[in-house]
Amino acid sequence: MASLRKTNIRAELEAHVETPDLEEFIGYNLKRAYVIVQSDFRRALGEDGFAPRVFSALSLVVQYPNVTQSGLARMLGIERSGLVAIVDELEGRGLLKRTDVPGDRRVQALVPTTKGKTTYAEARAAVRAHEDRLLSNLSDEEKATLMALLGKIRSHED
Amino acid sequence: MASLRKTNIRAELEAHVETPDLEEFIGYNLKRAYVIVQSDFRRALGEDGFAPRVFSALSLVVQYPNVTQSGLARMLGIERSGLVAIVDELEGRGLLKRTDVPGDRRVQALVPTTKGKTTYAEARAAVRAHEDRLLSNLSDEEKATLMALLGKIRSHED
DNA sequence: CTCATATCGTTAATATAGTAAACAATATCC
DNA sequence: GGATATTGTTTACTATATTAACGATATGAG
Repeated sequence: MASLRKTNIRAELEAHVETPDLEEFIGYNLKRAYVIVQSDFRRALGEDGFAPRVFSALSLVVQYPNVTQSGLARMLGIERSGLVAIVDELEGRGLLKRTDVPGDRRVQALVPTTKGKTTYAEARAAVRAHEDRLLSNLSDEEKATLMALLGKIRSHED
Repeated sequence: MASLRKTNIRAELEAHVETPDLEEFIGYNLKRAYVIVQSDFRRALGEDGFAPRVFSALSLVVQYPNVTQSGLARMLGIERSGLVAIVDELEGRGLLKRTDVPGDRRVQALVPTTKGKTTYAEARAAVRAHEDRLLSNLSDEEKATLMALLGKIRSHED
């Protein structure tokens, strides 16, 4: 049994619980796993890379050109007020532009620039590489199973 | 195919991507699933209930009485500076006390009070009920599989 | 024994992620 | 035409976390 800390005899003596309750909660395991994947994502994409949520937004804009901010917020499951800063960043980096939509002057459609599309393709490759490396101890079948089970949880969305 | 919004013909016309890239990333699915479980946890435990991290800390203090704050932070995978507020809250609610440890005057061991132990038992039951209800569309076997797969990701901890 | 080094709990400063509420402009419904 | 709803935005706030520093204390090397 590994010690928590080499010199801490007191803690050592108390550490007699077979399996802590915490480890049996899905929520706790989900969070711990998420923290690992998220921090590896950031490490892999580097200083001037994308934060996960910015990458996600860019991904959807590239795949759904002319999506509106409200629509994008809905897809991402966040408030539209929270999306403003994300779109600001992407527009500031020249990866998309806000464009007027004829027929509804409240709306501004989000359109990826050429640079946005190529940058996204590169970032996507980097994210795939990060996941392939980090999750190399899972087989393809295990990954598929994990996705399916997470999908069952996600069925509660909306 | 469900529409994103009943009147948004423009978005409708563009929404032709079979499977968005995002949905194929484990990290994204992990995050979306985590958000659902977390927010249901909070809803289930109510206004004056515990935040997930406070519940986790209490759980470990009850199961590892006399754990130190540094030790607890290590178990939770957070900085010890971040643990201070959590322990303050639990102590303020009378669920644990900081106690001097003879032999090392730097350390204060965390000991659950009687109220802390009973409150934890109730909270644990509430959390189990929340997970049972939220995850009722997963079989026991599926839950076990999910735990095992999350455990493989968690093997990268430390 | 003493001195360098490490650890403990804590505070303060900062960063990030997210919500809620309000707003003006515009669109839709009856 | 007038009530109602939606869009993008700003502002204020909350929660969660990290880093760096601190004084107090403990440990290890010589």
